[in-house]
Amino acid sequence: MKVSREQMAENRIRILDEAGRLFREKGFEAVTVAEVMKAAGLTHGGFYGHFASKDDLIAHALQRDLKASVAKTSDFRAFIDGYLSRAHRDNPGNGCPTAGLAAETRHEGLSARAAMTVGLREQIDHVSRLLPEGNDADRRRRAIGSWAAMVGAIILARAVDDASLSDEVLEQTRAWIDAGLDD
Amino acid sequence: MKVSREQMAENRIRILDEAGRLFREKGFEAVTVAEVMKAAGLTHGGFYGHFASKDDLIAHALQRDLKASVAKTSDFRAFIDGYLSRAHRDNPGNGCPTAGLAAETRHEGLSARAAMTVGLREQIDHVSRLLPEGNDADRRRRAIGSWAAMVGAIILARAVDDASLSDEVLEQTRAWIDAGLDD
DNA sequence: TGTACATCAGTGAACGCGCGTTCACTGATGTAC
DNA sequence: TGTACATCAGTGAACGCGCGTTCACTGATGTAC
Repeated sequence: MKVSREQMAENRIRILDEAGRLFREKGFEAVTVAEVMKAAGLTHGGFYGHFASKDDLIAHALQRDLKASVAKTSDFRAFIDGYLSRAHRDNPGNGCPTAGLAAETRHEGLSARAAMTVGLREQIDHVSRLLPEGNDADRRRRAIGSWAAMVGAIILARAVDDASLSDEVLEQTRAWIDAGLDD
Repeated sequence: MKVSREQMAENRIRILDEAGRLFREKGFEAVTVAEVMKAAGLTHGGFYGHFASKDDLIAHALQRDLKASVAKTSDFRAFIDGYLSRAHRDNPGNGCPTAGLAAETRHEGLSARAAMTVGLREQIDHVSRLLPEGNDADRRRRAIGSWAAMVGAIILARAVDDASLSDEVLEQTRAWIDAGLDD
């Protein structure tokens, strides 16, 4: 059942989108190739016509998701509020791939790590640009520090099974970053 | 080949120690029961005399490691410097279980998540106590914010394959936390 | 424009491997007397 | 204190399952004429 070239390109993108969502939800290892293909409306056998291996899929999906995630907001405070929200914490599948996958990327192949490196660099640059005041070095320091705190807070808030502790981590980290911006 | 009661207790502790080290190095899923038992100098068949399942081992090892990791330092600045060091980044097996495993804990069973909850609460309390100034609410906010930033920074620094970017994340996060403490 | 045919995206059964787990067995421990 | 025996921690082969990957096949696409 051959398929048109446009259809095939669409299929590839759907595979990448579903893979990205599933990876963020469940982690790289817990998601199977068959599961990704099923989510994309295909059968598992066709997978290797699109990607060389599961590792290859991981690298491409991560690259795509990281690029798409470099914040859509242009207001830093709104960005923080959305990032450190319960909605973001509770929906990793639609959320930031760095928060969902950076820790696991350490155990993945070279190309996945390379994608994460590019993604982090772009994210830092983007946050720097959002920051209103200060010289370049100052803005870069605050971009890196606040980004580390945001990613760490979401990871901690998701790891914990006590709702009030989890909420507190989000709220207090937001307050701490806010305070740190006017130093 | 039965073994004395003391020997068995020692074996259990050795299994937990090796499991903790391997989990922090490679993640929960990449470590096999057989690998843990071999590292502890035993064969895999005996594992189920000590633990009900791999999940059970994960929960117990995490609990033990988190308790042991609640900082040995009593000086906050020395604690930050050691935590955000290259040595810590490059030796996850001897490092902080929160930085190594918090993100994966989200995908683990109830008892592992419960252990992480207790561990996070104790870590926040401990960092609060280390902080020199301010009222309780203030110290708690700074403890949570700086802890999120430290954990996030180590995770990002480990995820990236560019040494200078990785170093920069550690250094700038340290500078950002230092600045945030005197606000 | 229409037709014949080569291409090749997708299908689904099958393979091989590794892992968590089980189990019959071994032999040192530790207890009853 | 010494002996006989029940206990049970540890061994290593085996099981079953799921996963990544392969492959012979199908039938729509798209090209050559």
